[in-house]
Amino acid sequence: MTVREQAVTLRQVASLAGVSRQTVSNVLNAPERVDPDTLSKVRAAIETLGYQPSRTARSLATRKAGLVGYCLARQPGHSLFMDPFLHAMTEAIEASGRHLLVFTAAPGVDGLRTYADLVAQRAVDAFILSDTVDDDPRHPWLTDRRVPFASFGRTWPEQGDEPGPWVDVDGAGACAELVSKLAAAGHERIAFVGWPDPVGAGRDRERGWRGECQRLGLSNEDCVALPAPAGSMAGAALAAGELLDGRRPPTAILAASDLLAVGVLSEVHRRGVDTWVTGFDDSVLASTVEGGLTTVRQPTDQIATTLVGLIDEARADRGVLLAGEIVVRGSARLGG
Amino acid sequence: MTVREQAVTLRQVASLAGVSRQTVSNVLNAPERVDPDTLSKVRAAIETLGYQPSRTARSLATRKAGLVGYCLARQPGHSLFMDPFLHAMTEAIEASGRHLLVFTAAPGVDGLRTYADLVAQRAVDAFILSDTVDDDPRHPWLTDRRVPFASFGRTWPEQGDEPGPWVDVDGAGACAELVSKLAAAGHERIAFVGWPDPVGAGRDRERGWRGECQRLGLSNEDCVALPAPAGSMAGAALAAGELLDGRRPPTAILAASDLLAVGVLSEVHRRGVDTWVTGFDDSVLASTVEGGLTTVRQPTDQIATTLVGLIDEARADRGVLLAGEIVVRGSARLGG
DNA sequence: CTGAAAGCGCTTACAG
DNA sequence: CTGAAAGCGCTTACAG
Repeated sequence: MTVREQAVTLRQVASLAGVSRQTVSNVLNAPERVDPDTLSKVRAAIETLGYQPSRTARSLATRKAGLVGYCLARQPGHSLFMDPFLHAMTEAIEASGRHLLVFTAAPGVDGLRTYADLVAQRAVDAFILSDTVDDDPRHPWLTDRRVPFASFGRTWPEQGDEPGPWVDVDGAGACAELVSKLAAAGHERIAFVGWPDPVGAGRDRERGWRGECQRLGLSNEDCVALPAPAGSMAGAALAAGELLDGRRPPTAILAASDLLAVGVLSEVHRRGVDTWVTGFDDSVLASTVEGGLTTVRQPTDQIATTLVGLIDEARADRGVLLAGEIVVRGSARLGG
Repeated sequence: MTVREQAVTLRQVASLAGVSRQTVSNVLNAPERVDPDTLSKVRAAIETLGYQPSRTARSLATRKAGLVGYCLARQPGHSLFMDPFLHAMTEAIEASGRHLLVFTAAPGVDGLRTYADLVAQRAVDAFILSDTVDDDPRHPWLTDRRVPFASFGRTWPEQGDEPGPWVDVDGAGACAELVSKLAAAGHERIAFVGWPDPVGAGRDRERGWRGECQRLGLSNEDCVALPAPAGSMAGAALAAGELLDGRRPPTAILAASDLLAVGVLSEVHRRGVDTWVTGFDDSVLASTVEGGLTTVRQPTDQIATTLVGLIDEARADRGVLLAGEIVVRGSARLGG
């Protein structure tokens, strides 16, 4: 184990400045109630020594870890959106004077054990939740124990309200808007390729698509939804093939994610048809694809800062729905 | 601020078990030197109370934060590989009884400030470094201050040895192997598409490609390297176009990353030629691309556990070079 | 405005 | 094998 030089402590600052340790602490935590002269004297000492209070000592005294926990989900491909989100989340937490502690946990109820340990050890003050699932067990568990948290994504409970504060992007709204613009561009047969057994967000997006198709009076036969087997790109290509083989092939296909959209697009390219395709997330894939993928950007920074704000509020019943932003590229040349 | 129920402390365990607090501490930290009867008595108390020691209190006493710092780089697309790496890293750190604290920092020398703060506040015991650049300032800075760290990636110093322990994947070796297999499959004109102003890893990969081409006696004119403008997919497609427009177009193209490979591949598809293409990283993109992308998998878990091991060792002069694994898919049907 | 006292919840030698 | 003492480096009321 490497030897580290002794760190500077409050005691040394006090002795250098010729004041008590308590006064140094006041300079740090309540400068308004210390004499201006003392203040500058102490601050000079802090400066020369390069003093910074020990996080752990402070934590022990204040009973706040200064850390927020965030569980990394293991979902390949999925990282496409979550990595930028994590970055934004980290910055937002830092802006609040805390740091983010990341951890891994088993999926579902088993994973609660990890949350319980973190709470029991007082390793974190709160949690940020993402990758929420329907009736996610974490939310009520944390609420019951009065552990502060904020969720990115709703849990779509069978009954009752969302258990705890949440932020989400209005997937239904964004997909409805896509349909509306597609229709304005002359499309009448608009299909949807989603996940098999769609989770909350997937269902929400599909709901928005279907709702707008109906509102516009498009025929049900012309607006069909198909799941992409395995939720994979290849699966999406298969689904697209099936749609295009139909008697009334769609002229536009909404995909529930960029990854699925790329699968759909590859099938469209293969056939050389002019079907318009849209994705969701504005991940690297969207700019990666030949011609570019029209997609929905999630306001990452805004999501992150809103989440951090919700953590610190007493009210556990707040939910914030943010709008997604349609980003137009080559795969669907949507107008204003 | 939400009210949290009072956590269980060592004191309560001691009183329930009818022993001193010190003995409870011994049960936790040196069970071998406590009487078996006392042991089970105390353990029973721990069990009933669901006691877990406070991380901060323990940290203060042991002078170890129990946290390892890791800086999230902001590089779009790049997340393709780094997200799985972060997950593996988190698990490896957890296996060692610590947690990962993630943070953001300005690039280059300015970012050192953030490292300095974390050290001054004793918020972390060590750092894991990634996204290393040539002559990365962080490594010597940490070494000088005797802050333990381990680096994923070399810093390729102008002179002297690597400053501090590192783990890296042998990019040169993997690319040489690709060339060798390509040649065995009959290819004689093997080009390379890399980054403009390649960083250490990019140069390393290119070096491996060139070395093997020369070793096999392939003509220099047939083995040309071209940078992808902007390091983008579109840039890679341009570079591929230029290569294919040459008088002696390559029959195989190595790309320095999956992202570049996808760009190359799109151009190859567009022209309908049968040029073989390989990537690097085995990211989601590799399975995303039509037909699949032949690429090099980095042994993520092994990298992570090796890094954690290096953190805890006193010797600062160790380096570990791991082999990449060639994953064959449709874009280059390489044999055994 | 400033300092002496107590305490946050542990661990680390050190007596017994 | 077990416990009393001291200490980790802060903050929080509370006197003065």
